[in-house]
Amino acid sequence: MRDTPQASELLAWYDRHARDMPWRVSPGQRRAGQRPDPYRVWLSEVMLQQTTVAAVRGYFHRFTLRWPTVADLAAAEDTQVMAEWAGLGYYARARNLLKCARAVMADHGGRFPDTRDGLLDLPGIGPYTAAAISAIAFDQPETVVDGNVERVMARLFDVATPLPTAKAELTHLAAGLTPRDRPGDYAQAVMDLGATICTPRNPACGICPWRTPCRARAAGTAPDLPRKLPKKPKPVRVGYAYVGRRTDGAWLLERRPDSGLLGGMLGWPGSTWSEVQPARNPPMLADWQMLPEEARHTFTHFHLRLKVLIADLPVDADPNAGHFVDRHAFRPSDLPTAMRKVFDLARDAFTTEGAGIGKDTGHG
DNA sequence: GACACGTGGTC
DNA sequence: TGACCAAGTGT
Repeated sequence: MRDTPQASELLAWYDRHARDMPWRVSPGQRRAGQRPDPYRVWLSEVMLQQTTVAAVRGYFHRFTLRWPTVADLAAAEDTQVMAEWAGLGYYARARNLLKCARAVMADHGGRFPDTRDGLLDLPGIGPYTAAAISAIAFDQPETVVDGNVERVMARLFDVATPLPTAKAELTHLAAGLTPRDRPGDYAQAVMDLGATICTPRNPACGICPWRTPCRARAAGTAPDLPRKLPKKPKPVRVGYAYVGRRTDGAWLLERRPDSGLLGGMLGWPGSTWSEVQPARNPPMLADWQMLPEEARHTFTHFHLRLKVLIADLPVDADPNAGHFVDRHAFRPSDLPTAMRKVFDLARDAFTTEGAGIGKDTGHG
C-alpha cells in the first residue's frame, strides 16, 4: 500500500517542529543513520505511560545516569529502584520495569526484542508500548495508539462514538495512515501533534498540518471530541498514619506489600483506609499526639484524608510494625507523594514542638 | 469490559 | 477548590 498524503504532510511538519527530548533521536539524526538506544526508548515509554513529558524528564535523567544500560538496571536492588521512582506514581510500572530488565538479561541475551509480539511478552509492556518501541527504536511499521492518537483520529474522522467503545475503530483508522516510510518518526509525530496542536481543550486547528482533511474541524465538533463515557464519583476514604521519631532521630517506617496501592513503596505505619473511620492501631505504645490538620491526597479512584499522629519514641523502642530508618539514611523524596504529605505535616509539628510552640502541655 | 492503579498541571 | 487530563498495563 502507498503511504498517504496525510502521513507525508505530518512528517514534513515533524521535520520542522519535533520536540527535543533526551530519549529521542531527531529526524536529522535519523537521516544520518542514527538509531535511538532501545533501552532508553523502553525506559522513556514506560515512564510516559499516563504521565506528562515534563514530569518524566528529571526521572529519566536520574535513571539513565545511575543505570546507563539494561544490564545495570537489572542488577540494581529493588528498594533502590523503587526509591528512585518515588513521586512518579503508578508504582507497578517500577516493579515491572525491574522484572522486564531482568527478563531481557536472562531470556534475550541483554537485547530487547525488535518485534511487537516479542515485546508484548515482557512485563509492563502492553499494546501501546510494544508498538512504540518497535516503531521508534527499530523503525518497524507498527501503529501506536495512545490517548493522543485516539483524540487525533476521533477528530480527523469525526468519530462520535464515545471511548472506550470507539477504541477499536480509532485503532483501525490510525493503522490505515501508518506509513512504510519513517514509521518511527511518524509515530512520534502523531503524538507530538496531539500534545501540542490537537490538544484536549482549545485545539490550535488554524496551524494544524491536518486542518484541510480534518472532518471535525469542518463540522465544528473538534473541541468536543473524543467523547467519553461519564466517570464515577470518587468516594472519600479516611485513615490514620503514625509518624514516630526515635530520640536519636531515626524514623519508624514500613515497606508496603508488593501488590496493591503504593505496592513496594516505603510509608508510615497506620490503619487501613476505608469510607468509615477505621480503628486506631499505633505501631507501638507511646504518647501519640494527633495533629490539627489532616493530610489530604487524591488517588485515581478515591480521595484520602489521613489523620496524622506523632510521637517521640525511646532508643529501646520495639515496634510491632515497621522498622527504624536512620535519620541520615531517610530521604523524604524516597516516599510516594501521599506519604510525603504526611511527613511534611509531621516534620512541621516536630519542629514547632522543639521550639516550644504549639505543643499541648496538658496545662493549658 | 470493568476496575485498580499516582501524580502534578490547568482551568 | 475541584474536576479533568496525560505517551496504559495487569487482573
